[in-house]
Amino acid sequence: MSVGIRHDDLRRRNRAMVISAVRRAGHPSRTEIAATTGLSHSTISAISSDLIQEGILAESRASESVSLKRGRPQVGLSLNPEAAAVLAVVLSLNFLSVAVIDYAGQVVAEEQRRLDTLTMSRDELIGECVAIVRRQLEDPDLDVQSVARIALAIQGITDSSARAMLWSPITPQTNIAFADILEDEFGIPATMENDCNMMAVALRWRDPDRYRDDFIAILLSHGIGMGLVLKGELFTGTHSSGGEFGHMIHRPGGALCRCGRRGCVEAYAGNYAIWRNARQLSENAEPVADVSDADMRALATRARETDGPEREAYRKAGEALGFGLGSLFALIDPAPVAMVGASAAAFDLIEPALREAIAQTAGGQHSGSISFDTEPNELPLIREGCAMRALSFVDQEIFAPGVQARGGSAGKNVA
Amino acid sequence: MSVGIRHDDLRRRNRAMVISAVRRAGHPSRTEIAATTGLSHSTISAISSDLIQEGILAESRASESVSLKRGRPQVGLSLNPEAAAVLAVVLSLNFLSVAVIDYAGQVVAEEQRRLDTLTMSRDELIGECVAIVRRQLEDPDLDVQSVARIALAIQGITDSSARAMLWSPITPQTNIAFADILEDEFGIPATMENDCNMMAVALRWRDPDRYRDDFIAILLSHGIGMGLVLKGELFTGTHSSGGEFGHMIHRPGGALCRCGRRGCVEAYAGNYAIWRNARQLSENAEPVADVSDADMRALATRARETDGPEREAYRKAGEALGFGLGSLFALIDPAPVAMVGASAAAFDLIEPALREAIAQTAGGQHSGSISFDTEPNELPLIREGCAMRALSFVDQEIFAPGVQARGGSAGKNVA
DNA sequence: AGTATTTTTTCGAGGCTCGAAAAAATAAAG
DNA sequence: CTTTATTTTTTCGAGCCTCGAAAAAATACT
Repeated sequence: MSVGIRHDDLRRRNRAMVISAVRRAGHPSRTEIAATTGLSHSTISAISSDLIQEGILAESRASESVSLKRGRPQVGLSLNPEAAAVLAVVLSLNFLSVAVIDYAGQVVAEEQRRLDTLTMSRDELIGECVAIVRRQLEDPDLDVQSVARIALAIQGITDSSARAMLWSPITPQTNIAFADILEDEFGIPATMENDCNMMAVALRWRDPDRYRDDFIAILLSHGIGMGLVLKGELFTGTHSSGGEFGHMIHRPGGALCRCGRRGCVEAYAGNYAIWRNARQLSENAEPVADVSDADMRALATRARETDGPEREAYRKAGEALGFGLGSLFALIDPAPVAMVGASAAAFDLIEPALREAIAQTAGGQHSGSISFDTEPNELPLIREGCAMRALSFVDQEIFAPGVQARGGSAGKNVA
Repeated sequence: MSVGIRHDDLRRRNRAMVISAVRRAGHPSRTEIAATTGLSHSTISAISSDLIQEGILAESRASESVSLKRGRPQVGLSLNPEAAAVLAVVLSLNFLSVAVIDYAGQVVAEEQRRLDTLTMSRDELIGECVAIVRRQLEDPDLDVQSVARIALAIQGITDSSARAMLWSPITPQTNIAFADILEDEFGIPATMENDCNMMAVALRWRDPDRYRDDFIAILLSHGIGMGLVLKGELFTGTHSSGGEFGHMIHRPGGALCRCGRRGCVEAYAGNYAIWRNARQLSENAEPVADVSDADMRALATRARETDGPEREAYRKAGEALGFGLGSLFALIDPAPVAMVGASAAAFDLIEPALREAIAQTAGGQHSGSISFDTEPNELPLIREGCAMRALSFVDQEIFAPGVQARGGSAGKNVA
C-alpha cells in the first residue's frame, strides 16, 4: 500500500525539484526554475535561499553574457562543487577504475588498474576494490567527510536492491555483496550497479534530446548486455538488475552460449561467438575466455575486405541482434538504440542483417525509422553513469533533512 | 520535466488514498484507514467527513459482528453505490457485451450480443458499439447523470493513450478511435483498453495476495495475448498497449503467423496453430479464421487419449510458450503466471513441454518455482478489469475538485 | 451506575505555497 | 547624470493542510 503524503514531504520534494532543475539546466535563474517546476516565484525564492545557506547551491554571479535585456539581470544558480563528493568505481574484465567526482560533476581524481579478474579469488577481488577506494579516500586533497556516496558498476547481474553482484562473466565468484562491504569498510553509503544500466543513465545525461524517455543501450562486447530506459525510468528486473537481452533465446537449442545454455542472442553476437563463427568452428565449441580488441578489429577488417566466413559471422550476429530486438520491440515498442562497446565499431557489418531480421518481426514494422547510434568506448560511459547515479542519490539525501539531517560538510554556516 | 507539488495537490492525493483504501478493504474503519495510509487520525477524520458529505462514501453502520471488543465500536466506511456508475464494454471476436456497474462495483445491468465482427464494415462495428451503450443509457432505472466513465476493452493493439484501437484480429478495420467516438456521442469520458491488460487488472483485484506487484496474465485463445503487471503497475508499451508476447519470435523464419510474419510464438501456440499442427498441415498453411471451442476441446480430449499429432501439437505449443516466457523472464525476472482462456483448460497438455523449454532458458533457472494458474473463462475477467479500471478513474476524478469540480450527482447536499 | 477501553472528533500550532506588492538591479531615454 | 521602464527577486499576509493532544462518544466489563 502506498503511503499518504505528509505535510513535510512537500518541502522535501520541492527542494528535490529545485536541485534537479539546477543539475539539469546548468545555471538556471530562479525565474527559469519557477517556470520548469511550475512552482511560484516565492516558493523558489524561499527554497533556493535555504539551499544557498546550506551550502548546496551557489549564486554564479554574472551568468556570462545575457546582459542584453533590460531589467534586473538574472542571477544563475549552480551546484556548489564542495557540497559533497562521490566515488564511481567500475569493475570490468581485467580492469578496475575509480574516479572522485565533486558535487558539480567534475572529476577531481582518478586511478585505473589492470588485474586478472578471471583467476582472482573472492577475497582478492574484494580486496582490490576496497584498496583502490581507500587510496582515493586517503588523498590529502580530499575532504573525506564530504564523500557522500560510492557507486560501483560491474559487468554482470546485480540484485534489484543494488546491494550485491549476483553473477558476473568477469569472475567465477558469485553473490558478492559489494555495497555492504564498502559501507562497512568506509561508513559511506554505497550501491552496486549494473554496467549497462549505467551506460543508459550516462546517455541520458549526455544527450537528453535524443535519449529522453525511452531508449535502449546495448553493449556489444565479449558478452551482450542491455540498459533500458522506459517512460523516463531505468528499467530493472523485479529481483535482479534485469534486462538480460543477451540471453533471450534466438534459436531454441542453438549455439552454445557462455552461460551454458543454448541459442541465446549472445551465442551469436558476442565477440566469442563472432570469433567462433569466423573460424568456422562448431556452434558447440566451448566459448573462448576473451578475444582481444585487436583480434576483433582484424576480424572486422577482413570481413570488410572479402566475403568469407568473417563476414558471415557478422551477418549472423546482426541476425541474432535483429530478431532479439524484434522480440523486445514486440514487448515495449521500438525505441532509439545506442550500440556501445568495441564491436559497435563494426556495426557497419552488423547493421544490414540486423535491419533485415528486425523487419521480419512484429516490433520492426517501422524498422526504417529505428535509429542506431554507435559509441565504441563503453568505459567512460559507465563511469559517467555511475557518477550521475551517485550524485542523484546525494541530491535526494541532502535535501531530506526532515528525516535525517546529514551532518556532512554542508552545515548551516551563515544564519 | 516533472512538475513541483502544489499545496492543494496534497489534499487531493490524500483523498485519493482514502478512497482507494476503502475500495480495497471493503468496510474499513477510520482507524484502519489511518493505519494503512500512514496519515493521522485527524486527517482521516477530516477527509472522510468531507467524502461522506459529498456522497462519495457512506457509513455502513454496525459493521457486522465485531462488537466483541470493549470501547467505542468502529464504524465501517463503504463506497456509496449511487455516487457514480460506469460502463464496461467488451468487444471480442463475434461478441459484444456491456455492463453497467455502480460505484461500489456491483453489476446493475448488462447486455450481450453476437455479431460477425470479421465481416462487418467500420461503420457497422462502430454503430453496434454506440447502439449497445445507448440502450443501457436509455434505461429508465439508470441515472444517466451519474455515469462517469465508459471503458471499452478490445482484443488487439490499442494506443498508449487509451484512445484508439490500432489493430485487432477480430476485424480487418484498423485505427478506430473508439474512445473519442464514444465521448463525442455521449459526452462521457471514455477509454479504449487492451483486453489482456484488463485481465491483469481483474486478477489483481480478485486475488491481491497472489497477484500483487509482479505477474503475468497470458491469454491462450485463437491468438496469444499478454497483460503484464510490473512493480505494481500495468506495463504498457510506449506507443501502443504493448506486451505483444504472442509475436515475440520463437523460431526465425518459422511457422506462418496470423499476423503475416513467421515464427511468432502465436504461430505455434494459438488455437489455429495447434489446430494446424494437429491436422499435420504445413507450417505454411494459411491460418484458419476461427476454431470453435468445441473443436478445441475435442482436440484436447484426443491428445489426452492417444500419443498422436494432437498431442504433438500441444507439445509444440508448450515449447513455444516456454521459450517465449524464458526470453521474457530474461528481461523482467520470473513472476507468477495466469493462463487464461479456453486453451487454459488444456494446460495439462501444454505444461510439460513448457516447463522443459523454460528450463533451458536464462529466465528459467528456477523454473520449478514458477507457478501457473489457469482460468478458462476470459470474458468475465476482462469485463471485471474494465469495470475496476473505470472505477479507479472515477476515484481519481471525484476526489479532484480542486482542478475541476464534477457537477455530477455527488454534490454537497448537507452543509 | 461507574469504570475502563477504544474510536472518533475537535482545536490550536506549525508549515508550506501562493499572490500581490515591494524592493532591487539594470538598460534605455531624456 | 537623472529619470523611466523593465525584469528579477524578496517580502509579507492569507489560506490550507496535517499533526498531536485532548476531549467527546460509544460500548463492555465490574
